[in-house]
Amino acid sequence: MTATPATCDRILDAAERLFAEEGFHATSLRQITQAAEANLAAVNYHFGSKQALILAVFRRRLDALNEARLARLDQALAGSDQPDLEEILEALVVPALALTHGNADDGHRFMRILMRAFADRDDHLHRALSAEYAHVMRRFASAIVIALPGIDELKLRRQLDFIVGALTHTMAESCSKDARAIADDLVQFAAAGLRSSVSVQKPDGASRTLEIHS
Amino acid sequence: MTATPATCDRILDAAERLFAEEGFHATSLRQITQAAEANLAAVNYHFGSKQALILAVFRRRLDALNEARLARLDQALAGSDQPDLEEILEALVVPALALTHGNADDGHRFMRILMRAFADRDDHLHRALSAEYAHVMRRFASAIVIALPGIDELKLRRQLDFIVGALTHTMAESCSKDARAIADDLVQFAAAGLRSSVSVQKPDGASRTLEIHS
DNA sequence: GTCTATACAGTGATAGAC
DNA sequence: GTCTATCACTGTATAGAC
Repeated sequence: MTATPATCDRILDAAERLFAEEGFHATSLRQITQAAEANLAAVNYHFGSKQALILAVFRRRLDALNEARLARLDQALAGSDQPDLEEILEALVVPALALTHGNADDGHRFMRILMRAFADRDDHLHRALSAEYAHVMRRFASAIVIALPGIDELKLRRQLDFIVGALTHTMAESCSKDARAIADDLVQFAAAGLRSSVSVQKPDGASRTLEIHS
Repeated sequence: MTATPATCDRILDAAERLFAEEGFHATSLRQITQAAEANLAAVNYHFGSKQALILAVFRRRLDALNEARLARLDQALAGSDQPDLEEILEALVVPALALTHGNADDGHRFMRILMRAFADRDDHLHRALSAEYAHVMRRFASAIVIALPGIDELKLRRQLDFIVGALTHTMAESCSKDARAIADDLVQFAAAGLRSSVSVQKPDGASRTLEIHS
C-alpha cells in the first residue's frame, strides 16, 4: 500500500519545491505547510525552526552527493600508488555538476534549489548587480582574447566564470589577511588554467604543446 | 562647516555597518533608521524598499571597485599589441582582494559586507554545511597531495578554495545544460592551475619545468 | 508522539497629516 | 521632506486535542 508520505516528508518535499521556485527568504512557512497539507506548527515540531528546515532540505541532497564523490575518489585512488590528478578532480566535480546540470527529475529540482541558495544571495541582488557590471567582464574577456589569441570564446566565457567564482568565494570565505599572496596564487592558478586550454585544444597544429603535462 | 550628513547618507552608512555586522536578513529597517537617527519611513522615501537600500549600499562600493579594475586593465593593455596575461588577471583580482582583505578602514568594513552578502547565503547555513562536509574536502586534499607530491599545503588549501568557488559559482549561475563539457573544462582548468604551482615553486631543483609556458 | 488552534512580538510597507 | 499611525504578514511558542 502506497499511503501518503508522513507529514515530515511532505513538508520536506513542499519546502524543497517552494524554496527552489521562490527562494528561501521569500517562501513563508505558511506557504509550505499549506502545500504540504500540514499545520503551520508541524514544521516547528518536526524541525525546530525555519533555518533548521532549510538545513534538512539541503542535507537530504548533499549526503547523497558527497557519498557519490567519495566513492568515485576511492575508485580513483585504488590500484595505483600514483593516482591520476584528473580522475581525482573529476570525483570532486562531476557528481556535483551532474546534480545541478543533469536532467534527472530530482536532480533538476535540486539544481534550482542550489542555484537559489547560493546565487540568490538575498533575493535577486546578485542578478541585478552582475547585470549592472557585466560590461566589466566583457572588457576582461576581450583583453584575454588579445593576450591569448586563438582561445575558444565559449570556453573562455566558462573559464571567466571559474575565475569569478574562485575570486568571489575567496573574498567571502578566506580568513587570511594576506591579500597579496592570495592574489598572486589566484593569478598564477588562473593563468595556467587559461593557457592550458589554448595549448591543448588548438586544432591547427601551429604550436601544439600537448607535452605540457609530461 | 562640517554639518551632519544628509539623512540619505546617514542611512547608507548605518545600513552598511549593520548589514556587515548582522547580515541583511537579520537587520531590520527599524534598527537602521534608529542608528541613523532617522525616521522609519525615511528609508522607503529615499530608497523605495529594503532591497533597493541593499543595492544602493553595494553600488556605492562596487562602482569604485570596477573603476579601479578598468583603470588597471587599461594600463595593462596600453603600449603593447601583446598584453601580458598575468597583468590582465591582476587587474581583475587585485583591486577586489585589496578591498576585502586589505586594512583600509572603509575597505575592511566593506569586506565584511561582501562576506555576509555572499557567504551568508541565508544566515549561517553555509557555515553549517561546510563544517558538516569538511571531511570530504580534507579527503580530496590528501588525494591531491599524493597525485602531486611536493605541493605546498598552504597553497593547496587556497587552490582548493579556488576550485570549490569556481564549482559553486558554476553550479549556481551557469545556464548551460551540458554538464559533461563544463566538467571537462573545469577539470582541465583546475589541473593546469594545480600543476603550475608545483612546477613553479619547488625550491629543490629536481624537476623544475619552468619552460612549461614556452 | 503527532498534530492542531491560537496568540504574540516584530517585520516591511504605505497613506495621509504636517 | 519628514513624521505618525496603521496594515497585512512573518517566524515562533504554547496549550491542549487525538
